[in-house]
Amino acid sequence: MPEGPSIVILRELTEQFEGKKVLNALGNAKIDINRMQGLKLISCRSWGKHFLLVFNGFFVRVHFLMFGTYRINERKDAPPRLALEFSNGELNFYTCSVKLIDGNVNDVYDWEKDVMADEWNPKKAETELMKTKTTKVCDALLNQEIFAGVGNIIKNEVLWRICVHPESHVTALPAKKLKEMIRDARDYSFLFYAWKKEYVLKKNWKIYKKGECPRCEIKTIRTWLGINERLTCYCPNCQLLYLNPESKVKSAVKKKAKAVKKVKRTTKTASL
DNA sequence: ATTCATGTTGTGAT
DNA sequence: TATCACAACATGAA
Repeated sequence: MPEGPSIVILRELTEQFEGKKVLNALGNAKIDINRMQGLKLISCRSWGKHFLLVFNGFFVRVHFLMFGTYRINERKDAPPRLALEFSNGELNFYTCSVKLIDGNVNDVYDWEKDVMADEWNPKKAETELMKTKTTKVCDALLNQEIFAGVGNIIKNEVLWRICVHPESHVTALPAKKLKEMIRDARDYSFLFYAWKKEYVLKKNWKIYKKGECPRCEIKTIRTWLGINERLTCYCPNCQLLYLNPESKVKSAVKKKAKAVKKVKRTTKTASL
């Protein structure tokens, strides 16, 4: 459920309730659920992985974390965290994080940071990325303050698509490659979105949880990298490691270890 | 049956 | 004060 594109799909599915009055609101969320009772739902929006129910003067933020789910016009056999009834149907959320936030969504969210938004601003992302020092690309892509909506699958797929090793330093990437990463974070998110809607997302994974690199036809690396040690899958052959000068010594050591393995380098074939 | 993963926040230790 | 590590949340696919 959780990555940005999935939330955009949810937003589309909830358009039917925009402008409708909340006839009943219930659930085990630790917010004042009664506040929504009888109010008109102004709009349903999304920002990154956040799903937003906008009311006059406040909004409710739903975050699905790892296991959150929803049902529209049907119910699960589990207590809803939040359930909203309208004249034309109902919206049910389960095992998610729910927050009620006073104020206007536009004062809280910077739409330019949402990779799926019309307002997405790649220049802003670039500026933020340039400010980093030793940040690895695997962490940068998951940073919601820069790439709101990008999740672990998108991270892995983007890095494979642009042939960048997940432990590369952001600031060691050639300018062109950095721009490519920023562009692909958005481009791939839209592919994810389209595939998800067609129920063919998994089928289209190229590296995430794949045993072999589709380009090099060699065994992939499956490991846990980055600040939060997230599952990271990559090809040790075609995904190049870019390191900051300070780390060049380290890099040489790694290279030597790798040379022993003597991986046959093949030419790039796929052009996605 | 057991393990682990599309994620983030809060808490308490350092 | 800031940073860090880890617990907590809790479902369902493999």
